[in-house]
Amino acid sequence: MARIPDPKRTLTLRDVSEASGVSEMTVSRVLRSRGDVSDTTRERVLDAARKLGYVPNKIAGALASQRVNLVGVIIPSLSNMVFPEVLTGISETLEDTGLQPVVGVTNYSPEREEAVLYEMLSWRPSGVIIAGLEHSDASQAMLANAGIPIVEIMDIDGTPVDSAVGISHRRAGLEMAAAIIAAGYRRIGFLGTMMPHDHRARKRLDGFEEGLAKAGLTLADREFYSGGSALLKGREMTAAILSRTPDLDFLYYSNDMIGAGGLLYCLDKGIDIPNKLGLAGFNGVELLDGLPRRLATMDACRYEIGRIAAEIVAGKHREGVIGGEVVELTPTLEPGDTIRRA
Amino acid sequence: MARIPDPKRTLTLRDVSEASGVSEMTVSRVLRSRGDVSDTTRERVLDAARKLGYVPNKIAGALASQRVNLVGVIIPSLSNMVFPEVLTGISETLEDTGLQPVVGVTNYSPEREEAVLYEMLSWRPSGVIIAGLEHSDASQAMLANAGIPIVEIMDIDGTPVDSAVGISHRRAGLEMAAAIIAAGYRRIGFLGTMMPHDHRARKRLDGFEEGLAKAGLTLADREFYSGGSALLKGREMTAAILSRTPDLDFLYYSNDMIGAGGLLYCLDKGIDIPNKLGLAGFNGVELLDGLPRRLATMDACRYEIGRIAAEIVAGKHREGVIGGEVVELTPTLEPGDTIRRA
DNA sequence: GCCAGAACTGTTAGCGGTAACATAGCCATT
DNA sequence: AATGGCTATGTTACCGCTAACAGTTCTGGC
Repeated sequence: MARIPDPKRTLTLRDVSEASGVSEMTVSRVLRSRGDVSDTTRERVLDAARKLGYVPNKIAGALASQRVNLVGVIIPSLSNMVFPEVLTGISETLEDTGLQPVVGVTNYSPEREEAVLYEMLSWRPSGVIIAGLEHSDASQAMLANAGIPIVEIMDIDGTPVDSAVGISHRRAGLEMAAAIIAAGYRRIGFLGTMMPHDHRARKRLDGFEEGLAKAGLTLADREFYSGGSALLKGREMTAAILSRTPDLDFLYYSNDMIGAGGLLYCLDKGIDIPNKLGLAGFNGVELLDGLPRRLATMDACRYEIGRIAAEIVAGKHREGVIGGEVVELTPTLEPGDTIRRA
Repeated sequence: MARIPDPKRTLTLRDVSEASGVSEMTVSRVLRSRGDVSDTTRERVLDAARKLGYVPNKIAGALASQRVNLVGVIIPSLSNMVFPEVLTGISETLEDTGLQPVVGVTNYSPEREEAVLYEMLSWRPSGVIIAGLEHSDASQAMLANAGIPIVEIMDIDGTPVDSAVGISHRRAGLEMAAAIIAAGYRRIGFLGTMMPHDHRARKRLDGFEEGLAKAGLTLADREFYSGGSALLKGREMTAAILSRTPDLDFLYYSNDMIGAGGLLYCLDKGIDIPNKLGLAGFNGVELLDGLPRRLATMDACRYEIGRIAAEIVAGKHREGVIGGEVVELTPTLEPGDTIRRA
């Protein structure tokens, strides 16, 4: 009596319905635990479904119910530790909402972002979480007209389409400058990425220079890179900037990875850290814990950003709020061992 | 005459059809570039679509056409550099096939894997790429009955459901043992993760011990960890194993990250690497380039694995093959500076 | 001028589910 | 016995789009 499923055709509700002798609607109800179904029927249906190896077709379900349990998450990169942690926050929070994150990566390209966003919206997700506030006009329009919750994350220096959760990178740069100056450093160099579309890094640098200006200082030198192993690049850039401008007494790196490379380089060369030369990075990556000295950094509240963004999309945050909301998180300076203590 | 789209209702083909004065079918043809449409009509339709900000509904499209341009990719983790590189290989290869990867993460949990797989299959993807050969019975059954190309990646020590692309981790361990013994080391310790479900790490260790046994040796000591910053754990474990068994002359780490931590620790302590103590890791992560010394490692062909897996799913690989195929890649030993040279 | 065939556009019938609304059976009330 | 209110199940009409087929007009060849 046991029916071996035909391997050629994929199963539908009808197959389960026939195998269990009830209507498709009842099967649907059982599989979604919705509505009243008698225990005996439920058992029979579940049995049949299991036996056949039935997997519901969410495409049909979504079309019929006009509900999709997907949340689009659009980020620039996966390779730099920072976004995986945001994703963790999102996933954990979404876990018990029935929502499912779907990730798209843009590689810091506005065109890719537009394409990824278009593709995602064409699946009619319940919400979108997207990194940054800067998007192409077309992307901006799509976000505004999507008719679903949109949360722009990481950054709040700008005008969000709907909601935003993040930190002020301008302010992060500003505060780092203040801390460095307070510690007595004066000849300060900057080392960063050469990515025209990394707006957050740019804003940090802007804020940093503004902070220096307040004290009547300007950047003594700067060095940019693109591509390659960040740790190695950190070494090379540090060597380059120090040979060009030997009297620098502080190096501000746009991220922890190149900062770590710089730190290793300086230790190799026997440079007196933090007395002769101070160092700082940005992000607070876990990696730093294993370094010979703790690099000064500022954490970007990545996990928290993911958590709150997911809450907003899931409608769990501030029930009352109608329109978009902006949540500003405040990063804390972790002085580590590479800035002179007051 | 310009119609502002009603922000409450989402647009359908019918809206574009009405705005451009042609049938829905013609609009559909224009937007998919399928079939013959006159230039003037095409222009009018595209214009209307753009003006309205229409985004096609792939849910409806997929249901009607029974075609979904999605490939499910199931991996255990995003946080350890190794899978992002596989994803890069997959994405780049899929780019010009019209297929789109959708990533699911299992955190090395078979239950999560089962849930993620079920969820993915319910969207009826065109194929599935999944890490590892070990799955729960239910997952195994789902994969076997899905009726789509399945590619199991990273590992080939076992029996694939359909196709497989990867390296032999057993052999990787075996060869590393041979190289270490050939370099004259005899008191060998192992440091690894305490993850019962990381089958590939286990197979490497099995192979490694087998290699030692061939030379009449056994592991002199071993140390396991779980959770936390891998770099820091590498330091701590190294300190622990060396204080417990001070006469070790080689440490084999199950991954590069803890290996790097160990290397930094040894350099801190002024231990003579590679003469008094040799070190080796596994994976060939880019990170290592920036370390003071290059850690010996074995690359896992991650990018290549992603590329080939994607080709198989896309049907671009070995046109003639009917059933599943197994592609074995061979990792190469990179001796770096932490193994004595012959 | 007629016809085959291409080029273009429209019509119809689903794809596999679910919302919304029947319907049927059963029990406790009145 | 009739009424009402459950619970348990079935029926019908779509969701938004596309495959398949059915026109219709436009070509060019003879």
